Amino acid sequence: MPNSKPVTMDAVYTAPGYLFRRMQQIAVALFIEECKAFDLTPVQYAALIAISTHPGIDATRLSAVIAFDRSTLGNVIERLQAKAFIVRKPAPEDKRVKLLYLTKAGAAVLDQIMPSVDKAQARMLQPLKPADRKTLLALLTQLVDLNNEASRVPLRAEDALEHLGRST
Amino acid sequence: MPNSKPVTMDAVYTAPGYLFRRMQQIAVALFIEECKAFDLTPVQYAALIAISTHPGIDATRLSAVIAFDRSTLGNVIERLQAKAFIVRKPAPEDKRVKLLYLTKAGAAVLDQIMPSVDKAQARMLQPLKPADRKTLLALLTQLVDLNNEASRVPLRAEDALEHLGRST
DNA sequence: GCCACATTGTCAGTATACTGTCAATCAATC
DNA sequence: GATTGATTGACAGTATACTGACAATGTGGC
Repeated sequence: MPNSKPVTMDAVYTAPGYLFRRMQQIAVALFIEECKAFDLTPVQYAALIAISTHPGIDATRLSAVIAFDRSTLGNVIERLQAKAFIVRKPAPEDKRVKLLYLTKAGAAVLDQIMPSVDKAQARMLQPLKPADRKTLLALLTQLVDLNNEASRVPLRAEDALEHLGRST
Repeated sequence: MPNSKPVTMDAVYTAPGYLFRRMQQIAVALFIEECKAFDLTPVQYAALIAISTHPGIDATRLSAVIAFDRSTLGNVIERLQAKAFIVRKPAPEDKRVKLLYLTKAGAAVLDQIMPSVDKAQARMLQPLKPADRKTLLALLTQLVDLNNEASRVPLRAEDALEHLGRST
């Protein structure tokens, strides 16, 4: 049964989905602004961190660790490889998979970009009072976790990698 | 000065930017799931609402009202036109602009999709306790508003349209 | 050893997002 | 009324995101 109330822009402005979209755009804009010297996007940064933490991870498992789509990740990996931040080596025991490793340049950029990333992350929440930042972050963390299965690519953290016998 | 602490995935998982991205992806997934019968994306829905609220708006002002990039919006408008949900008429007094109007089909789909949109929006926050939903929404609204200028395409609500003399 | 099934990386197709550029047009000034 | 400058819509280029499909490969059951 369709509604018949007069439609106002509040139908958009107060919708959580709209607010999440706007906030994501703001977050990306701040990240790019703070990190433009390093030529890394937020997604590329997350992928680099994950490869640094899990050397020799393959693309499928990488997508599970950062909860990004596998298809999308293919292009991201290509770009990181083109910038010589990572290398891909064929897995000896499985001809399908290609293992990902940080290069020296990749490790260096990761080391150097950290302060800028931190600054960008801080700026996102800056307008709120410190107590409110904590509250928002806690609720958001909780919400993302509880909605994990609703996402197309649910997060499967380190646990999902155990059967590889390759970690740490 | 680069840091030297051991890098863990927490550098990603606890970053607000990462959480906003994840939540946005979850929000889109839920919207698409609930509204798949109507063949409308979240962005297309927001554009339709804005055109419904501001009949005869042009693309540039539409981008300001929903805070979406002007270039992106061009394609969105094309798709809405292809679905016959809107029409574009050349402005008589300015040969550059094309005015946007809802069609009957556009008005109908907007009327019918509302319950599904509401359901999707509700599902996003469902995992939280009711009090926490309110808190999160309030903080998020506040944060998006205070960060408005940090966004590449700041929101310029109805006020920005007054000089058109066309509103209401 | 073979066959059904799953997995991996890749690709094509669609839809946001943003940058930068451009021609057409309009407005404002002289 | 011609020039300057701004605005509008369009376009090309890059980077996420997701869907669905595919060949190559791996794994189990038999």
